[in-house]
Amino acid sequence: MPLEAEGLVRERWNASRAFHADPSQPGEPYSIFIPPPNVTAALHLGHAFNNALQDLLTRHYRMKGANTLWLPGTDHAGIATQTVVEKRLLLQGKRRTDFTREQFVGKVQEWKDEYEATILSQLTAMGCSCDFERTRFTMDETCAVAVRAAFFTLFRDGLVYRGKRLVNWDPATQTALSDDEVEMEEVDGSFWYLKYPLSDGSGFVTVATTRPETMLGDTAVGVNPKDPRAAGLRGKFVRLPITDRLIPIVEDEYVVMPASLGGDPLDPKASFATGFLKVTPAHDQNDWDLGLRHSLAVINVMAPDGSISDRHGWNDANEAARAFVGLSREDARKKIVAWFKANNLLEEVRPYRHSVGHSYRSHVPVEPYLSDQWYVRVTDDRLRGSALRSMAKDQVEGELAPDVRAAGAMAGDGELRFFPARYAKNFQSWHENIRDWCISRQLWWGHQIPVWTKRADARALAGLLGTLASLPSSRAALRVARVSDGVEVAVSTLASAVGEHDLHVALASDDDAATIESFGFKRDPDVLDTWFSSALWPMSTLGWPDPAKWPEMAGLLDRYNPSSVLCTAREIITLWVSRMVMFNRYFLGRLPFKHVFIHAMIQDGHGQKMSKSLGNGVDPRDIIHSHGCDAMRFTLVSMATNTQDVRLPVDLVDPHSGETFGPKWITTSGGYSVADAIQSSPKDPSKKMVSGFGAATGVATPTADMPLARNTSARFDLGRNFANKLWNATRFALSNLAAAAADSKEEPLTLVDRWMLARVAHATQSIEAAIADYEFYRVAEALYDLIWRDFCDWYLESVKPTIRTNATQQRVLAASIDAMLRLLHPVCPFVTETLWASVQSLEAGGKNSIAGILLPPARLCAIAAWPTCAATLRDAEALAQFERVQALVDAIRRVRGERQVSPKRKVVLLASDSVRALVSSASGVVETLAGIQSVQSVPTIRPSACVAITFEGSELLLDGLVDAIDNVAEKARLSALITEREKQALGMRLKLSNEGYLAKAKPELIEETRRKLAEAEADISAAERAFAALGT
RNA sequence: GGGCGCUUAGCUCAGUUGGUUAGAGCGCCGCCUUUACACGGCGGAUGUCGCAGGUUCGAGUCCUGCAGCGCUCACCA
Repeated sequence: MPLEAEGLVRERWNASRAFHADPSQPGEPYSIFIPPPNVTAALHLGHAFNNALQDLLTRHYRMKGANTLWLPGTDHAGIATQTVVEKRLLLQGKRRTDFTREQFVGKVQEWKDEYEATILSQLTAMGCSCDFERTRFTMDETCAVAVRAAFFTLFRDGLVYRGKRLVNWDPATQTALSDDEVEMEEVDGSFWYLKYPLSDGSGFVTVATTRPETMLGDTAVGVNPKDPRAAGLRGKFVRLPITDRLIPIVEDEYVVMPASLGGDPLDPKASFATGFLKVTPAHDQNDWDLGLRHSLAVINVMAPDGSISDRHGWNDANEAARAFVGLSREDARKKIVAWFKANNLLEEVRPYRHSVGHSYRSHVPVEPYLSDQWYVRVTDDRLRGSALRSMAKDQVEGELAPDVRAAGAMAGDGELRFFPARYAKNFQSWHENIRDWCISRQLWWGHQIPVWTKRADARALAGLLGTLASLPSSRAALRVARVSDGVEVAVSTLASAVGEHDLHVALASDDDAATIESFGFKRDPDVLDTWFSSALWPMSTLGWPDPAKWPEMAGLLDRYNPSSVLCTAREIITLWVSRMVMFNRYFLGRLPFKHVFIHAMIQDGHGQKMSKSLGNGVDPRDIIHSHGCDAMRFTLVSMATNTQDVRLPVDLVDPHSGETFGPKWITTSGGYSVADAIQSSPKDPSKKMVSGFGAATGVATPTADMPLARNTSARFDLGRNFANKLWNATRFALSNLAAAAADSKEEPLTLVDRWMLARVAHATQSIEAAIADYEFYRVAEALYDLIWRDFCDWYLESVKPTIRTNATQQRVLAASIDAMLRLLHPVCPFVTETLWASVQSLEAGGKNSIAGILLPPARLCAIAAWPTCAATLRDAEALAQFERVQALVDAIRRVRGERQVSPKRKVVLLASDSVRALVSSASGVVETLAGIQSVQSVPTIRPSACVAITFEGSELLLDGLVDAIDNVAEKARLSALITEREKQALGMRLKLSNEGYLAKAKPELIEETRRKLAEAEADISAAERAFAALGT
């Protein structure tokens, strides 16, 4: 189908507003929120896959009569988008800080506008039946209002707090990174065993470390209380080398004992641990946690650029230690090791290979760095516990912890279900091990945190409280933290507190900002983690918290939240699914969706994830260009299996010649296989083009002479061929109906008619079951079998001689086409909608009316009713009988094929009574399909030029198949047949002589084996008779 | 290291609670330009189901171990 046709169809859909959700209309609500794509780049095939499945669901349930809403939109993707814009500015030699915040945000906004438009046009091109009138962006006013309300509520309820914690710090770009921006890389390092002297001179303890430079910030040495040496060291101190710092020995279960002293031999740490752990709370997450348990001092010995510094929390640096100040992390490590060696305190060095987090932006090792951040207390039962309680009972592994179970019941408990079920475990273990969520980001692009802070002496701040009291609690919420250690204190104790404190004021709206700022409060410059706004997506898009404020959103929130299903990929379970569940339940008291469907990932032909930075992602518009949208969608749906990820071998299309070719592959320094940046035209090597990798990495820039090459993949031929087949078959069928004889008669349904209707009913049921199970490849399979195999190969071919005169058959044909278009529509909306106009004329005249199948007329296929088939339509007898017909036709065709007999050549079939009865019951179908001129009984004297085959244990003869029998070839064919059947018979005889089988297998199964054996034996003897008849 | 998957025809993938001759599409081979479709029709060939054990009358399917691949969480003792 040409591309222009897709455009025409889209125009008809738009004109009818068929996809606009109206909550006041009847119907069970069926809603889906699109996982909003990042505005960092255009969509690739992974998105096309995700959206094809959502559209399939939406269109299916719309046709089933549901009141559907598929809400589209995009995500501002804070870090990612800011980064791409900064990179682009860098090409012009500019930095973010060369602009004001407003100017910079304006530049990001421009980028966002461009890519949002691209993404929405891609969704349209893919035929997505979204309600585009309700398109949202996570920084829209409606979303901003929701973010503000959610933050304020959480802050007021004590679920947001300011914390001094370790973050992933990139010392090169000097910004915090989220966990998913940290890449683990294998690094060859060492274990250094450092001797720390006890302060009483009674000896040493030895610690093992891979980061000796952090010892400058050590504030304790840990030992496991079960360690036999622990008792003797109790209360003792270590004199930390270089710094001379006196640090305690603390006992903590966390410390791993060496295997030699009773440590768990299965714990790899036990093999290289000494049992003594250097504790550096400011530079290691686990040490930080340990430090909290033992109230240890926190000494940060680094500057934000990663160099050793005594100006960021290190106050006791002596002269010896100062020798290291100013050194980079790397240099400090060398010098410290050298110092220990020179002082005879280096016990041992062992090589060690381990993973170290690196910044994906600068590729330097990430530093756990102490800083003040805002956190959501997701460990609170109101969030974490609530999420766990929402899980479907049968999907919970083991039992939920008693404290989680004990909490109060709530709507949606036990109703969240994962498809495939195994992903529930992922969700569960994430929540069981969850840590508080750091939500502040040192960025400019995003929702700015609505907290204003004033730092001052406690008493001075207490004096402000009276003034602030003029702001009602619905508009402002207060929290106080002690500056020295970041610990939060109650507002009421401020008056009696001493020292510097931070008074944080969260405002419900900016209306009070000026007031607050006049008191000297400053707004936090940081923005919220992108997932904070994403977590509110199913609410913010429908007008929460104040739907009355947006007239066009009236009724949406109550009708479409909870939504029906969330469709996404598995890496999103923790990042997004979890947070939506926690927030929706906390703010609205119900689930954001009932089902979570996790689909596979589309990888490139080398098994690599499609990624923007690698440039190995394929633009769906390229595939639409090469194969058409329906072809792309059908193929994607057929790839939606739920066991493994899908590999998609990718080719290039030469822009000079239009030819498809396999590109030249190279291996990047990171070990990835990608299409070389510049490729030569296969027709004319002097002509060049740029690959997606070249464009994405900036290695090559497309020009008029050297254009960007489109991608394609032969995998989509499946869908293209299928759509083409349907197109031709429908046109052929319609032309036959149009040419029907005026005196066509109503006749009883023939076997093949009954069979075709039964197949339609069967396919309808299979498709519904597959969709209910979210097993989409079964949908494609059922459609392929119905349309290509059943309808085209068997039905159409069977009715060719009779269709123009049999009025009943004409109605069966019309009903079949009508039903097939409806069934296929959710997968291939364009071709079905295009063909729909012709089908409508059949509906109008009742020319498709068949008892047992409901196909009410409709203006558009997109809003036509899903077929309803009565149970009587599933004619089991017709199915079984036609299967025999098919087997008979196959058997005759096979011998025709083997003998290479022209299809034009008609033969006479000589057969037993039962076979002749079968042929006659099929009303001419066997004759049509197998090229049979006439059917006769087997004469007592076998005609000389007959070819023999076996069928259901009897011998069939084909007369006139060949001019002369080739005895040698015939004997070879028959003996091959006998050998094959003998082999099968042997297996069955073996089975039936096995006493265990006879004693334990199901009786029906044994009976079946006996029947099959008898048939095989009958076939063998029939073949042997034929063999004998050939003489010598 | 923990968890979850995966390993089936040359390629990309199915294979429901163990059951008889393990499937599909592409590719390959032969025939057919038969009046819907060559993006087609008819026929055909191709599998020690990753490896090694075990349970069972019977294992691609269940169990154990091993190898390889992928994802994910953790990991700077």
